[in-house]
Order: sequence, then structure tokens, then C-alpha cells
Amino acid sequence: MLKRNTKSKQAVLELFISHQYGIKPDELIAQLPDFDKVTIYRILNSFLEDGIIHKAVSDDGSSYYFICKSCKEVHYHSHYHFKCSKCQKVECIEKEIEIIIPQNYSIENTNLWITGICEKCNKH
Amino acid sequence: MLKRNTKSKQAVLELFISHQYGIKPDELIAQLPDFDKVTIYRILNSFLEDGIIHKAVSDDGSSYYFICKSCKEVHYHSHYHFKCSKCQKVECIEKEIEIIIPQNYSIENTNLWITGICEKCNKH
DNA sequence: ATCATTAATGCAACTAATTTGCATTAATAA
DNA sequence: TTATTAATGCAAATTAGTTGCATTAATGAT
Repeated sequence: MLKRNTKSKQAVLELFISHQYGIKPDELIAQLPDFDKVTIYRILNSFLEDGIIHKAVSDDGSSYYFICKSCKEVHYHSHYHFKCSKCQKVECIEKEIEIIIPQNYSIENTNLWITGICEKCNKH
Repeated sequence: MLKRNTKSKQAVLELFISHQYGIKPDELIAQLPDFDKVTIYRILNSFLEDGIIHKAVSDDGSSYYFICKSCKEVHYHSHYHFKCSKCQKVECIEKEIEIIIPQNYSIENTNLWITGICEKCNKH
């Protein structure tokens, strides 16, 4: 729970707002040298709990954090994450996924990760 | 590349064959106490290269390995992985995913992870 | 079968990502 | 403006996975 508004929290939040792509913890740590990496991790976890950001693990195992735009109160992730194999940028794409699940299975959460080439890189 | 057929490789392969769910490295290590964890990891990597198994990273960041049934030569994963939040079992589900990607994006690889309740657990 | 070659193994040590403990610092409410 | 206690920084621990290297053992040739 975010109880006190500190400089480090403000700085992390600003980075999320100014950055339209998913961010990895080590990127945050590198861009915020005034703060300890432990602090960054703790802020990420508190933001996650508060629903300010959400987390997704890439198919290569690395964690990315995204600011919540349309996540709102219900934290069911109907969107997916796209990583461009050319420019390496990661985007949160707000499109519905259509999934066929077997009979008598039910869904609580989905995590779809797509690797490919983004629009910008396809134009070159 | 799998050049020599050793006891450890046989043991790992047998576990994959007898086990219809996804397996985590630490489960393999625990079930094969006669072999070193490094050996297990090296076998997993060689099996991956050989296309005998495939790997998927769960939404909580843990790696699961699955024996390839219908992966065949083309290693494009059109199926997905389902983790039951009740029994914790992980299954590789051989169903097509329907994904809408934005204009001018192209797909190289997909990794869809679904958490929910499996058929067996829904019956109780 | 037995020997030579070299792939595969086991151990120790390393790396990277993340977490925990604890003493100190600083945001907030009184 | 002070007291409370959340948040921080540092060091150390933890977990997953990798690397180096000497030793062992699978395999192909004799």
C-alpha cells in the first residue's frame, strides 16, 4: 500500500508516465541512480499491489512492468504484450484475445506474449 | 545436439514421457537425485535444441518444460499453456489461439499462459 | 572384446534477479 | 515541531541458471 508520497515513488511514477513501453527493473535502476535497487523493487511491488502498474513475464523470462491504462479495478488482463525482435521495444496492446478453452475449464487470468516485428520496424 | 545416449538423458526423457504435465527444473532435480542439477539443466538445453521438448515461462516467472507432441519440425507455438490455480498442474493445450494484431505488425512467436481452474478441479 | 577419442558428468564457483534484516532517515498527523 | 512509523540504503541472503575444469564413460575403430 502506498502510504507516503516520496521522491523515489514520484520518480518511478514519472518514468512510467513518460515511457510508453514496458520497463524492466534494471532499466529503472539504471535511470534512477539516486535510489537503491532495493527501493526500486519495493516501489514496483507496492505499485503492483495498488494496481498502478501491472507485470508480465516475457517468453525469455525477463520481467516487464507497464503502467495501467485500462486495467481499472478489475485486474483481468484481456490485453497482451508485444516484443519487437528488431528494436526490442515492448508494448502493451489493448486488444482482446480470443481463446478457445477446453470444456469445463475456466479462466482466471491470461498472459499472452507475442514476439515479432512492430509497425515501425516493418517499414524499413 | 544429443550425441550420446546416457543414463541421465534416458531418465529425463522417461520422466517427460510418463508425466503428462509441464515440469519445472527443480521438480526434475528433486526426482532425479542421482544426477547433478547442472547435468539436468544441460540435458534440458540439449533437448530444447533437438526439438524434443519446448519451454514456456509462466506468468509468475517460473520455467516449465513440455515434451513436444505436435511441435514437429516447425517450432512455431500455436498452442498455449494452462495452469490450474487449484491443483497447480500445468498442461500444454493443443488449441489454436486467435490473435488480432495491429496493422503492419507481424508475428514470429507467441507465448500464451492461462491461469484458471481445470476440468477435474471444476468438478468438485 | 579393448582401446582411444571425446562427449557428458560432477563439483565448485560464478552470475543475475530479487528478497530480507536491520539500523537510519524522512513524511505525515497530531 | 515533535512523535510515529513508513520508507530507505546497505549488506547479505536467496533462487535460478551458467561456466570452467578435471574426471568419467559412451561409442566407433581395431
